[in-house]
Amino acid sequence: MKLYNTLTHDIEEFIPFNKNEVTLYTCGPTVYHYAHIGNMRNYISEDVLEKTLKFLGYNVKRCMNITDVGHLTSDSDSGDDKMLKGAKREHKTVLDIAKKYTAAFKEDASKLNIRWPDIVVPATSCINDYIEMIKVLLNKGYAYESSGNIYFDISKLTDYYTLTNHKIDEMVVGVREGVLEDKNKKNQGDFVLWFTKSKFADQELKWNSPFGLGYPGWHIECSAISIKYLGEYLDIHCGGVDNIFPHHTNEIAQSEAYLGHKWCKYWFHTEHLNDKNGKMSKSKGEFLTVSSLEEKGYNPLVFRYLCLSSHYRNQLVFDFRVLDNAKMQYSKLLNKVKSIKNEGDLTNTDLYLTNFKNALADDLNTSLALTVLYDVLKADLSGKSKLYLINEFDKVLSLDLLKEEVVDKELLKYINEKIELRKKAKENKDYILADKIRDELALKNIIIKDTREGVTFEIRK
RNA sequence: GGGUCUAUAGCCAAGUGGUAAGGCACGGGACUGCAACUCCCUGAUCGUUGGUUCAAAUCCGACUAGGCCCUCCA
Repeated sequence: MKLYNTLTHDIEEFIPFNKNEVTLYTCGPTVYHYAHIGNMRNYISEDVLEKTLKFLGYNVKRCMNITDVGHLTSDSDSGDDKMLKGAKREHKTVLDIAKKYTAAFKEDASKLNIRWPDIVVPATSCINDYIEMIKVLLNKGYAYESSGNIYFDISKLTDYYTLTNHKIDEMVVGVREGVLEDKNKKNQGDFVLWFTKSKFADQELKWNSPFGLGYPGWHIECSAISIKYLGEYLDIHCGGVDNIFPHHTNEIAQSEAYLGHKWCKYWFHTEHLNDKNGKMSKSKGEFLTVSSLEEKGYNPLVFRYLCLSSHYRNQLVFDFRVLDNAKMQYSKLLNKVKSIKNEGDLTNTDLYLTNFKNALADDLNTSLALTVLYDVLKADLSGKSKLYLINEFDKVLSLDLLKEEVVDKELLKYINEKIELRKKAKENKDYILADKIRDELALKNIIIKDTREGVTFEIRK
């Protein structure tokens, strides 16, 4: 399999440390609010990555953190804590907020057919591990104390900006509005490992440590959790492109300083879902969530289809016209699949299976993988063979292509009665009544289809 | 200012040197009482501009436009 590696800025052949098991780490959500669909695009890409690796025969062990503490809106001891902000907004405790939004995130992921990772770790469950790691960093001379906080000293590294090719003198401090320079740092790029002092005295969650009562910096959690659950050698680390700097840069710094050897081999980053004004964010523009798409009448899998039809390293501009297009495509796709009859013999399907695998193995070319699916639909194959292939493909695509719709018995009875009434009306050439029945059902998202084989219906989501 | 990515038909997009896949929309046709569904037909010389080559969307340079990052972010 070929994968783009942010570390080398190149597409490389994927060779895991251990032949038998691939370790995959995902930067999880900060659970202070609902995830917007831009966030979810990233988790869809990672889901496709995990499922592709499995489809290609790898065993995958995947871990994801849940950030429920210590994620500041600024790293310079001046901003608010995201979790605390969420708690204040809703007049709840930080833990209640974490619980609520973790559950919401899990539900959104499930609606998008994103497999929940094997190991999901709340940041607050590993405080001792951070403390141990920080102790080692202090002992090795990579960290120092200043005005109560523990900082990582980036001047101890020869290649801190390994992911980005940044040069320290050309970096601009405080480009973004509201970022203040922390005067306690030795180097402008140093970052906090442990806070004991901060401007918000009412921080709810604090722990005792050799460095004083406080809480961990944001970056340390991913390093510690990953090493704890996936070991000293990590194959793939995932996240959105915005995490490349500083978060992932800092993770490499900490982890390799702590371990004393190279840590993660491949860095996988998903591009942003933008809107007309640029990057989607929770603070500006329309805050679109999976639920809000549902409220507007879109099946969440339409969004998944949209993501799959583009490449994970391409920015995608979200617009409802774009989503409508995807909705139409997805609906037609399902109709085509539904019309396939399970008959004939299972013939040789290797060609299509190979094409599908090759597309995905080429840095997750999901768009091309979908094309292979369309090739199968048009192919001169038995229905049985087609259904076999579609079932295989859907292990990665996860678009519920073959999911049988369960229709409520009462509803089914009601629909069949209406269909029968309409049939009679048509026989009597009472087209006004026939159309009225059709419109009534349509209002309930039940679409009548007059096919050669008879009348069927589709329940549109 | 520095870094980084992108630019193919109305939209989503494939394509990694040999004369532009696929899907959706639009338009035309078949089917239909009329529709929807389904089926058939129909569209681009690849941001601009130099260069390398027998041959470039594909390689190199310049330019233009846009996104993202430079201590909140997926």
